[in-house]
Amino acid sequence: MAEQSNTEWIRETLAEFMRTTGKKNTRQREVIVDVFLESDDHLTLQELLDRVQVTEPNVGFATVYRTMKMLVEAGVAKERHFGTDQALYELVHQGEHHDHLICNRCGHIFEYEDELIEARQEEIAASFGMKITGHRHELYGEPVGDGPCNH
Amino acid sequence: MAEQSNTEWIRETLAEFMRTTGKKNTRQREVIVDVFLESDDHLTLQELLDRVQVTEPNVGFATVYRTMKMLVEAGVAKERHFGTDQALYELVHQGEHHDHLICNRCGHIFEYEDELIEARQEEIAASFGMKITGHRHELYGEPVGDGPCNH
DNA sequence: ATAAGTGCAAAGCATTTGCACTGAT
DNA sequence: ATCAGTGCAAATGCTTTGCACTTAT
Repeated sequence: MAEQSNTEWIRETLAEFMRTTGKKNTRQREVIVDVFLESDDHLTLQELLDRVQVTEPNVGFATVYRTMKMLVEAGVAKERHFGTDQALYELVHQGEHHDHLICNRCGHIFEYEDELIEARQEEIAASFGMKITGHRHELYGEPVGDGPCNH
Repeated sequence: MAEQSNTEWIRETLAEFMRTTGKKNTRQREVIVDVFLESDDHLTLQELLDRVQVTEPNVGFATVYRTMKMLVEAGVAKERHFGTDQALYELVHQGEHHDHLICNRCGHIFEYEDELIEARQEEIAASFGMKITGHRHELYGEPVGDGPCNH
C-alpha cells in the first residue's frame, strides 16, 4: 500500500541523513520516529511527547524537540504554524506538496493540492524578478451550512 | 492624492470605532496612530515604540501593544507574522486586499494582488463544503540572478 | 465622579540552550 | 575512548496582564 511505502521512504531517507551527518541511533529517537510515523496527523511537541512517554516515560521534552528538528532537517517532517503560536509537525509524503484549509469551527485540517495556484505563484514571483524558494498558503473557513460540523 | 484619502479613511474609521466602543482619546494614542500612519511599511512593536518615543519618551511598550491591538480590532491595521515570531503591523488600505512575497536575501516585502488565486481559493473551499473566512498566502523567494539584490 | 488608559514590572508560554551525565560507535 | 545524545532546569524572546496611578469624559 502507498502508506507503507512512504514509511519506508521516510525510514530510508532518515537513515541516510543520519549516516551522512554522523548522528547516532538511540532508543529515544526510534520511539519518537515510530510515534510520529504512526500518526498521519498534525501533532504538537507535547502531543508527541505524551505518546512517546507511554513507551518511554523518561524521555524529555528537549529530546522530542531536537529529534523533530532533525526530522525537519532530514526533509521527512514539516513544521507548521496555523494561527496559534504552537508548532505542529506533519509527515512529508514523498514527492507530494499540499496546502491547508483549517475549519474555524472544529479545527479540522483539510489538505489540498492545486496546480493552478502553484503555477500562478511562479508567475507572480517572476513579475518581481524573483523565484520562489518556499511558500505558505492557508485557508481558514467554516462549513457552508450552520449546523455543527462533522469533520 | 490616494494616500491622503486612505489616511482620512483610517482616521474616520478609527474615530467611529472609538466612539462606538467608548474608548478615549489620549495623547499617547494620537502619537502612536500618527507614527503608524506616517510609515507605509511593516513595523514591529519595538520599531513603533522607538519612533513614538522620539516625541513622547514616556510611552511604554504596553501602550503601543494595546493601541495596535485596538487598531487591528478597528480594522485599520493588520498583524502579520512572516517567518520570525515577531509580529509586524501594516496599514489597511480601504477596500484592498493583498498578499506578500518576501525576499530571503534582503527581507524586502513585495505586495501583490491576484484575482485568479482569490477565486481559486473559493473553489477549493467549496469543494470541501466550506466557505473562506480568512487566508494567508506568503511567498518566499530570491532574485533570479545571483548578484546582491537592490530592493 | 467614574470609567478607561497608562507605565511598569511581573507573568505567560512556547521554544531554545547550557551542562553534567549517559550511551552509541 | 570518544563524541554525540539525553534530561533537566534555566534562559530566551516575544507577548500579555495585574495593579496602582493618571487622565479623559
